[in-house]
Amino acid sequence: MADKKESITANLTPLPDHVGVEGLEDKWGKAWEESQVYRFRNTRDRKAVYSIDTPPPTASGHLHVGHVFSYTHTDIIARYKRMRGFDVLYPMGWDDNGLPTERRVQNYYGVRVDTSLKYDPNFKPPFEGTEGKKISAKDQVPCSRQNFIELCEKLTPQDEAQFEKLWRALGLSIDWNQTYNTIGIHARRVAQKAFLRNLARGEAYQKEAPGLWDVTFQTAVAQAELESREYDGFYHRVAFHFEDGTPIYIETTRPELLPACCALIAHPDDERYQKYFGQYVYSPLFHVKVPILAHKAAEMDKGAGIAMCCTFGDVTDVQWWRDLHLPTRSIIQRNGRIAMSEPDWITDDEGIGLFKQIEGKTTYTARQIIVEALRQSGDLDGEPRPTKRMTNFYEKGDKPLEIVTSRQWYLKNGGTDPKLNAELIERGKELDFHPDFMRVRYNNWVQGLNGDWLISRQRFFGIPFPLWYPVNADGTTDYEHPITPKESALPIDPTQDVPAGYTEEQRDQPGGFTAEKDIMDTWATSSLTPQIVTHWGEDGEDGFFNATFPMDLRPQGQDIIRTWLFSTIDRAHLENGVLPWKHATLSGWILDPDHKKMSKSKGNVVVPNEPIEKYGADAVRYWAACARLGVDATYDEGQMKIGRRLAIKLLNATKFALAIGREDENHHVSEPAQAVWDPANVTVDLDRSTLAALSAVIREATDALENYDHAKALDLIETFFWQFCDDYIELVKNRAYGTADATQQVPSAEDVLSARTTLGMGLDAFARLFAPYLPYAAEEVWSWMHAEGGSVHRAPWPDADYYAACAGKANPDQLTWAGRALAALRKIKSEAKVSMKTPILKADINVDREGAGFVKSALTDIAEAGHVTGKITINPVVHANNEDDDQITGVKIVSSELGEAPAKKPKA
RNA sequence: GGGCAAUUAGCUCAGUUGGUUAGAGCGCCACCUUUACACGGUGGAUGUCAGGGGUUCGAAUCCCUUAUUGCCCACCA
Repeated sequence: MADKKESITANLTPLPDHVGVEGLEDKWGKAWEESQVYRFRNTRDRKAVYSIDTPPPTASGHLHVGHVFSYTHTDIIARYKRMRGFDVLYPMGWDDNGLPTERRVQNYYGVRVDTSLKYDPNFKPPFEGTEGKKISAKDQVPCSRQNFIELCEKLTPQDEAQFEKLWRALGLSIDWNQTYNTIGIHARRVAQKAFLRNLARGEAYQKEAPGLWDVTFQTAVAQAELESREYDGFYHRVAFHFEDGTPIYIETTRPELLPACCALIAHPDDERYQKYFGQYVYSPLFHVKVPILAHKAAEMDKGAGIAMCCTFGDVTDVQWWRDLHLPTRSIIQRNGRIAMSEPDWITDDEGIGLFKQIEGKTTYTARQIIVEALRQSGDLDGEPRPTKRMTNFYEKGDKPLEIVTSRQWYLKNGGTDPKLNAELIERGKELDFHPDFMRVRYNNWVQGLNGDWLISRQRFFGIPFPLWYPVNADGTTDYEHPITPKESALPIDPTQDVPAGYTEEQRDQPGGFTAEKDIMDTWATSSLTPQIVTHWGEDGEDGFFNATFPMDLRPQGQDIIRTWLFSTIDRAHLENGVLPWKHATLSGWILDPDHKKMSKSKGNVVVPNEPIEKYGADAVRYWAACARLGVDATYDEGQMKIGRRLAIKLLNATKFALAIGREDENHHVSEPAQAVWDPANVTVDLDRSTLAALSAVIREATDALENYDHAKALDLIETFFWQFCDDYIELVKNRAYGTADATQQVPSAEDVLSARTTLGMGLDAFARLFAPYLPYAAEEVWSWMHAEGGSVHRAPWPDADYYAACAGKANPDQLTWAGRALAALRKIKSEAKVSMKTPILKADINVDREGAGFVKSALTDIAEAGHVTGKITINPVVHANNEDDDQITGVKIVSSELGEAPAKKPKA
């Protein structure tokens, strides 16, 4: 290209005598806050915006080095996109909606929600900061939901401040003007509005049905919140009896459900039981008559092959109950205990007597009583045999889930509607997963859904359903005709607010109304984070919304693909008819040095502030940046040390490049100056070769970043940076100084300028290339070149074409070959165990044919850097290295002669 | 039971569409205070690419299989 390339002008500041990474976080953290360098400019142009759906951390959660890991990955992308000229929307949210916050606020203030209470503006909680003390449920003072939310809003900012402090120390380029809380007024409005629209379109519906229930938290839970865990149990071989007393044996792990039995079930093909289908047997102890029925869900090889169906012991029981129209015989209450009055289907005196013994007992106690009774009656065949079984738990709970019948709200998610399911699978195909194999988890989940999304929770703290129900004249509630508020009235709390056309006096009165007391699942709000951060439906904010939605990026953990990722796609599909973002990046786990996943329960969590203080934020970021997306990373302080060294190297190398030619005799650089690096001055082949190599690195690194492969880009940049420092700088050092210690050939002014220009251009480029990874060190060196101000984080990302044009036809391999030749000269001295300053009087070198020309062309620089005072003979050969050589470098010293080592300088 | 990933030097990891004798850093060994950097630098040693089989002129790479590890999903009799 013949075009004249623009010069890079640098306004140089005086340089420090010694550089270091200490203090950079404070210095630049303050500067960035003041200059608002990361502020979203609100460019009303979708093509110019890059928007990120940042994961809102659980505000009451604990800081974990895993946070540092995944948030750094996102920050690298945010910084890169900003340098590419995008207006980056990088918000931060706090998830303070849901059970973790509810529990924390309860314990901290000693309160609990009672939805029947009215808001009390003068409410004072009994405690303030009971951290560490244990407040029993009895001591908790009841308060209204609104009062509870206010306490939450008072407490969570303290937790959020901890996160914010960490994010700022880590150097996340978040726009702190773009923040939200999932319990905040804005999130409540969005969540309620979206729900009302789902309701209006028939996507939200209520249903009374048996469902999974957590007895500790006393709430229904959704499929996505289940966790299968191994649970100890016992097989009990129990005899039922035909009319004539003949026993038939079943095996059960839950004998306490014997009174809830409504049938025995075997597989229709099971020859052992076919003859009994349609016959009746009597349950032991309770003597309830139940049929023997066939159903294909019964497994012949499990237990006795014939199962006792109870309402409800597990989800198979629900299936049998529904398919075979069995009677409902529930005995488990919502608190997990046996019902308080004997059921009407038990008529036998003995059965009633036994039931009275288990009334109100826990399932564990009831089981012991029943087993002992079976043993007494002789209906227990042998002793219970221990077994391990997989049982469903609520992910936050520690007791197995029971199944109870209740009225719940559902949101369609493709679990019951094959058409919607197929549409959501299609949405998954539209999304770019990074890494791509994570897509499988999405598909597996969507295809494996067995019901719609249960979004109601019988908890107190969260976003209420914006619903009331009419109360009939007879005092019953008419759930079929919910009363909804106008969108403009949102957010509302139905336990406090009154529906249009009613008065507060009519609350819970015949002919009046009653509030829906349930709250929405926390994911029902989190699934709307794209709508929340892009100001969906906000008055006068369409410009903001249209310029930021659908978003560009959803970063998140791989563990919440089935919850957060999927539910967000579901909501955006239903509400907006689009995919909520183009890309999803999934970070891996942090493993401790023993390769165990770090988790609070294992007690192996590293608090992230410590490594940041010890090694510096850039160093910790470097460790995180080395790990690719989706790959688990080992917590490795060694890697942080390398990052720290890299940051220091960047400072020192830049200082060197900027100081050259401006030092006084004491190597101080105290005067500001202007440097104009005009590519036209880069005339020496080796220098142009270096720019060609730089161009290639920029091109590949840019490609990698475009593909969300930050680790590969860093590797490319870092590797070339070390080559630049170890080889290029060493090769041209003397030329740049304008001196010639060894060869006595004083370089021309043009050659000096060529070296200085290349050094300047190179370090300018490295400041930009490292900016997403080492924002502090990069900003520090940038500031030395930009006395006028400005941030590297708003500087343009280097353009490979520019450097390619500056390099002209230079071959990037020349730098490599010159480096190899220099290494060969160094090796002579290293093997002779002498100082690198020892002169080489002469050397005879074999070089692979392909490299010989490059070496010859750079010979002066090579000789100077290697302190070769005499002649270097270059022999082009086919293979410079023998086959038995350990190192294949294409360069081999045939012979050499070392001079006298220079006298050691006396210590200053 | 189904699926996804991983297995490369003592450690942490790269290794592009198959292509000379498999790479980096750390650690280790030896040496060097050299006017950017001792918070340095130079050089060196280190591998049956988990095992087995196959395709190919050629395999760490593609196919089959086994083993180990981690994770996800699955109806708890």
